[in-house]
Amino acid sequence: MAKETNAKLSRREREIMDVIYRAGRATAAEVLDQLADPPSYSAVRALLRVLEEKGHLRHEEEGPRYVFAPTVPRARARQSALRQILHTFFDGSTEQAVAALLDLSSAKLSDEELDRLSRMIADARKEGR
Amino acid sequence: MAKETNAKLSRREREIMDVIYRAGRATAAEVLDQLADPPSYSAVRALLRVLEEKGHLRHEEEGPRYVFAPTVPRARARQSALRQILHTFFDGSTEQAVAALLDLSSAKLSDEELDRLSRMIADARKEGR
DNA sequence: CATACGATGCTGGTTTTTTAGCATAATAAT
DNA sequence: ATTATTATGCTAAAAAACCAGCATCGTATG
Repeated sequence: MAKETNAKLSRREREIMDVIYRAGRATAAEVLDQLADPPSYSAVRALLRVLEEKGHLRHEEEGPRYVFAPTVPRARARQSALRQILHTFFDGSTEQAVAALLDLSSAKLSDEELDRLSRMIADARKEGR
Repeated sequence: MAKETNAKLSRREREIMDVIYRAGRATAAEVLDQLADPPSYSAVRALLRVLEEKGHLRHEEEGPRYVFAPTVPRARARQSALRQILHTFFDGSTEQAVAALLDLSSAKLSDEELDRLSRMIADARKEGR
């Protein structure tokens, strides 16, 4: 059986996990710094401890301070996140989801990126066979 | 200024909003039915009331019962959700996100869907000019 | 009519979350 | 060496979330 990562996160805990996923790894001070609506430094540390107890974070001691990192790899966490959104907002339809993504940012996509996307789709097709 | 939808949702509140976004609209009983780890019927109703107070839901009276629906349209809510994920897990890169989506479900995509996706990308390209 | 059913309104209490404060250890600087 | 700085460990308590129960009202059914 896989290692337990008690999945139920409170709001603050979720916020903190998001910060750490963005940063890759972070100290308590860095987390505090990235929080939009920051509580006290102590509060952040308390939550980091809780998240570690729950199995979502681990820490390494780096000189005098703790650097926290997710136990669940980013790639895995984002798969879960995508699946969740797919289910809640897109009726499970990847096509709709991709459409929404393109719509969200079509202006910002370079021709090179669009080319690469085309190629990805072509490859997906080959694999399907 | 836009209407206030106090954004801070607790875990249960988030769960309930997800259920309602999936369903489009739902009664208290239906929400209860869809919850994985269901509390009492009363608890669900209490939360629905809170969500309405916070401005995330509105209700219509349908005969004797209330039918709840999101105040923020699904299309808008899912944009926010995508943006959030994009920022947290993909460093804002649409390309990476699409890649992950395809990877997640390439097996399940029909050729027709892949064709439509190709066309979407081609269209995005034209618009860009 | 009356009574069973299924809905809502409301209220109080328990549990969880969130928070700050204080004591202590290590590091760096004067 | 002393002192300032910046960590962590721990604890208690305020705040928020969560939940269940009871009263009430309307509708339908016998």
